[in-house]
Amino acid sequence: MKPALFSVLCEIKEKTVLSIRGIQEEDPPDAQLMRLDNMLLAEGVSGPEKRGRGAPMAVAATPGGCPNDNSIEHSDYRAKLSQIRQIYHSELEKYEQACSEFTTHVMNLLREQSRTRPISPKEIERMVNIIHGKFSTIQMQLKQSTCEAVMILRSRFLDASEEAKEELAKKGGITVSQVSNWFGNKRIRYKKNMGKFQEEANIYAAKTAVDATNVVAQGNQANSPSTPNSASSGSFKMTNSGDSFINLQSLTSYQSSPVGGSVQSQMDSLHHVIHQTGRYDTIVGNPLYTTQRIDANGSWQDATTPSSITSPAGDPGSVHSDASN
DNA sequence: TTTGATGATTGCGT
DNA sequence: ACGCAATCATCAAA
Repeated sequence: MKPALFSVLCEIKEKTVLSIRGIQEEDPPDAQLMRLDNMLLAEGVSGPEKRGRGAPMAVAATPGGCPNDNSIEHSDYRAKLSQIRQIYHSELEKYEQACSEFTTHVMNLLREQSRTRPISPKEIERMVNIIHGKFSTIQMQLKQSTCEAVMILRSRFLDASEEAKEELAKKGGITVSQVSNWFGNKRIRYKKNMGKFQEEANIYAAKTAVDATNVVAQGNQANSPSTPNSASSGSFKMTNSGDSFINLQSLTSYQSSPVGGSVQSQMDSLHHVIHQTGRYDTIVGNPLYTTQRIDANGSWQDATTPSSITSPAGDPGSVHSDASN
């Protein structure tokens, strides 16, 4: 009965998440980022394109031997997931490009400054590290938003209709109310976990912002007060806006929890860095930095099927945490 | 024994 | 009727 529900809901995750563990694409600076990366990998958003990964989640409603009666929805799900995937990669690329451009910009400014004052390689390195740190944080927001979008999308397709519940109940040999309980518990617990995660992320962001500000403050002491504001250094232009987040949200009509404060602190410290190197006005107001859009929509309002839908979650024998943990 | 995860129940608001 | 949030009971792992 419960194990049956598992096999219906979770079999794929067992094969994927477990095998994915420990295979991060990059070297995650902290556990949260690692979790997000794992989730994105498990959902088939990041990592190599695998046909059939991610999409099977939708098929989970009619698994094994039951060739889809809802193939339309499934292809729809696949299409939307693919859209999310596209947006994610496009945004990620933009961020990386922006990071590299901005780093170059700052390096140029420093080079100019080096004509009027000595600039140590250490100082340059410190600047670059700060910038990269900030962009990493922004990337983390992107990853988080993407994870949430996938969760919502899934919930739309899995939890949207009574038929799906009945199907699940039938397949699992349990009652519809048990399925409802399962989803209900998952929703509330996922939300709670996300809340916790958000808190941690805020603390982390605040801490890095303070660190960066301190570093910059030190740098300012060393800096000449008359920083050359040359035309040649010009203004730093971001090449994109990151507006795709709106698309991500419109995909799922998702409204996430507010975390703007932490992001704002990232921006503030970034501004510090920019200011130190000469100009910051051009970056202010750039859509890329108005990351509040990611999260300025208020609170959760809709069902969010947790990633653990695909993980061993109900079996008393194989209790495990959500992938969102 | 404690802790964490999970399923189920209950009360409340819409 | 439905979903949400709080809570309880149970089980397994630490």
